Parts: sequence; structure tokens; C-alpha cells
Amino acid sequence: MSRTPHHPTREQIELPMVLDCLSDPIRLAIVYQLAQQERVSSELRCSDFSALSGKSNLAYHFAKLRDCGLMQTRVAGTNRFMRLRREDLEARFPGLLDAVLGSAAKDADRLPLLPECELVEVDRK
Amino acid sequence: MSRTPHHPTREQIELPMVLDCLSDPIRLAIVYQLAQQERVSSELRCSDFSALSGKSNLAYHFAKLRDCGLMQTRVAGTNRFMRLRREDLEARFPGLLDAVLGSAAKDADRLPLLPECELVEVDRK
DNA sequence: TCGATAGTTCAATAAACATTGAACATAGGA
DNA sequence: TCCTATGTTCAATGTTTATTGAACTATCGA
Repeated sequence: MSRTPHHPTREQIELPMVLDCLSDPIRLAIVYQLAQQERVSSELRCSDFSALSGKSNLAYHFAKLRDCGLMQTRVAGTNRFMRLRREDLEARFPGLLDAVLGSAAKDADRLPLLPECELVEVDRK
Repeated sequence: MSRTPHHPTREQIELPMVLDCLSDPIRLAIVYQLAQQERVSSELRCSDFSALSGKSNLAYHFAKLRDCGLMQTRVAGTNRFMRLRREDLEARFPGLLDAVLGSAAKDADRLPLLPECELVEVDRK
């Protein structure tokens, strides 16, 4: 369990996979929450998303988000810290992530899982 | 068959449905080809996409693209003319369509269905 | 060493999806 | 009026997807 999971290289990131990942409401909410948090700290733990779904379902969505290159997981003890791969996304698909996040923000009240994304106070090593 | 099919209003267009539609390679190619064609004429017929798949499969994808609000179908005789709902998309999700189209153009050589989209000469009523 | 915590993996299930061909509907031209 | 061209709809098929709970693994702290 301690092995750090597989991530695609920047060049391996594919547009259809990224769009498909973002089309799921739970995954969009995860990405949105990561983006919100970016202003404060670039990383969040799995448990910070527990409002969105159960543990095993979240693990499933995290794996998809990793596989498509949207986010990166760093293993530290029993925790996994997630962050958006913003630079890689921007390099591959300029403006795409911001357009999606902006659209999501604009529709936050219509996307059921988004409003629950408050900023999480950060004080962890 | 002459009834013009259902289209969502601008306000009914939903982000997850739009992203899901664009995540399919065939539908992305349809949208891409419509966007290419836009410089010349805003409309294309179903049969202009025959390189992408068979008739009935295309009808299936056209229906999805209509349902999510990405394109509009106008019935004229036995033909259907399709066009991108650019203004509506831009109003709902500013910059999104262009970001996706730009990303697709950048990856055109990696998206198998895109290179076959040449400009179609236009001379129809 | 033991127990609690954090998260993954697996198996099972139901729903959604893409694809195909056949049948159908409609309009236009010979 | 009949034939053809254009597209849609339907049924059937196989695949992928999301979701759930249970079992499992690994790490940390008491």
C-alpha cells in the first residue's frame, strides 16, 4: 500500500479522458475543491472529500483522476495528499482547466455537490 | 419525420452533459468539423459526417449533441442542417468551447477522427 | 504489541453507453 | 405515381461505468 501510484507523464495526458473525467459531478467537485484550496495550500487529503461520497467510491474516482492526469497523489504515512496538475494541464491544453472551473463556479448553485466545498483550514506538516 | 427535434433552451444547458458529450471522440470530431466549417458556412448536413461512422450511429450522436445543447438541427426537406450553438455556449460557459476546440486542434494528430475533417465546399440553398 | 486510522482492492450489481442492422418515414425528382 | 436519397427509430448486443460493502494493507501512537 505504500507504493506511490502510477501517474501519466505530461505528454500522455489525453483530451477525451480529461473531459470524461470532468463530466462526472463527483469528480468535477473534487477538482473544484482542489482548485479552491490551491489559494491556501496545494494539497488535500482523501478524507477532506468525505462529504462527496463514501471512501471506496472516492478511491475509485481518485484513481480515474490520477489516470487521466488531472491530479497527483503523494503518499505520506497513511495519508495521501492530492493536488491538481495545473502546470501540466495548462501546458497540454491551455485555458481548458480554467474554462471548466470558471463554468463550474458560474453554475455552482446548479451543481449539487459544489456548494459543499468550503475552504478547509490547513495546518498539517 | 418532419417535426423539428427538441432542443434545450440556453438556460437548460448543463456543464456535465456538455463535457460528457465532448469526451466522445466521434462527437468531438463532429463539433470540431462544425467549428472548422463555421468560417465558411455555419451549417452542415448529416451526410457530411459520414467519414466518422454509419448513419444510425451518427443519428445517435447527433441526438446527444442536440440534447446537451451543443448543436442545433434545422429540418429542410429530407435534409437536416446542423450548426454549433456558439452564442448560447459562450453565454453559459464563457471560453469553454474555444478552449476545448483549441485543445483538440493542438492534439489533432493524436485524435484519430480529427484529421479527416477537411473543409467541405458549400453551395446549397 | 495492540488498536485505531487512512485508504485501497475486490466482487457483485445495476444502469448507462456505443454500435449494428433492419425497418420505417419523409420529401423530391423521374 | 413510383423510386431514390436522407435520416430517424427500434431492438439486440456487448462494454463500460458508478456504486456498495466487505476484506485487506499499512502506518502511527499508546
